[in-house]
Amino acid sequence: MSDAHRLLERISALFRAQLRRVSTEHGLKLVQLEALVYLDSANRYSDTPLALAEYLALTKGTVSQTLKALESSGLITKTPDEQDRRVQHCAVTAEGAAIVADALRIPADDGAPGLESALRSVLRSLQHSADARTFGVCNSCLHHQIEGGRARCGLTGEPLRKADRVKICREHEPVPLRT
Amino acid sequence: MSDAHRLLERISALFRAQLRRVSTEHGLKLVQLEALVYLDSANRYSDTPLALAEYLALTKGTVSQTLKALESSGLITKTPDEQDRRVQHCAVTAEGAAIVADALRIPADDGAPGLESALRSVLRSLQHSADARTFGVCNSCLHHQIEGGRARCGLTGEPLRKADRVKICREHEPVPLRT
DNA sequence: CCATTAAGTTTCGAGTCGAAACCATGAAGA
DNA sequence: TCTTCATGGTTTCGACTCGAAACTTAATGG
Repeated sequence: MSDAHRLLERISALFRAQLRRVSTEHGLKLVQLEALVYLDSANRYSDTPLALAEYLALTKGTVSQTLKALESSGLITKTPDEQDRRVQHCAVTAEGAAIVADALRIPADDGAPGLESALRSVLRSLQHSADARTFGVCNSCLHHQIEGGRARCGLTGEPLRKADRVKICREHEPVPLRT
Repeated sequence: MSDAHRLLERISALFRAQLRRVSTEHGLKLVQLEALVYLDSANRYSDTPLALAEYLALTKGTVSQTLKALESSGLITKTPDEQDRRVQHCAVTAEGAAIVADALRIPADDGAPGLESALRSVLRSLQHSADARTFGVCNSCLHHQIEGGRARCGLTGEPLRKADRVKICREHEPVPLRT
């Protein structure tokens, strides 16, 4: 029964070992690469230092330093929010995106047909089991609403562009599983 | 197509966030906990500093320090190998094992019936796609042989106890997938 | 307004990280 | 056997990460 967690640990470790290799190739720290990958697929509610801190389970102080390093390397840019001047939106630059693409290129999605669906079901279970934030995409969110062909977030009330709906959101609330 | 890697990244991040929480609870660094988890399920060919370095994709120098810290905290013990006096076997103490158990307790393997098999198939694909070491268990290894009811490692020629066969081995070579 | 809360930054000390030098022990050849 | 080389680990060093806590600035709410 703790078998699932052992498996998870092994999968996680394998993947992370690869991430670590890529990060050192590009002269980055592992955390910096992870931050880059996250920001590259975070929607506008979730591209802030605090959201990243929650995602990585780090303190905001630590994240602040990591982002400072990434910014001075020209891999991200920070722009303050229009409504709330306290929050900073972090965007990945073209150079940063190139590194992300390199990190996520899968060496063999050849011999693995069922891999993606297997991964999806793993992720779904995990999101329901984790006590912490789920960080899912809008499409799988309880707050996601469609009215007359237009997508809307029921939490903020704002309309969602197509690009935002497939990105990670920190406010994500998983739809309850039917049993 | 890089979708699989994004999924993997998310799964990995979710799991790691939990590991990080547990590690800080116990006053450990993330890497220290990861090392502990690995050593707890590594067979006698694989419980050495070098094997751990390969598993985590870290340098042996770095790992040496991490292990020193763990040893002085009383979470592992190091004993030199009988045959080759250069290698050190690292064993997790009872206190260390307790932390591992805590880290791996899954908060809800309730609502997830297919989780384990899904994880297993993910791991299998990963092991075949990774260019690096696979770190599988003997049971799934090319070198694993059974002769007259007795298990043997075809690489070292040595007999395998039951306990060793379900542990992680650094010499693991995945059985080729039939297509 | 003033107090409170919230998002980020800064500072500091402990620890991680990789690179490189180093120390053993084992193996292979002359 | 005496070298020489390879291998498993440790040590040292400088750069960076980490969490905790103090701090800055901006929003919120009597």
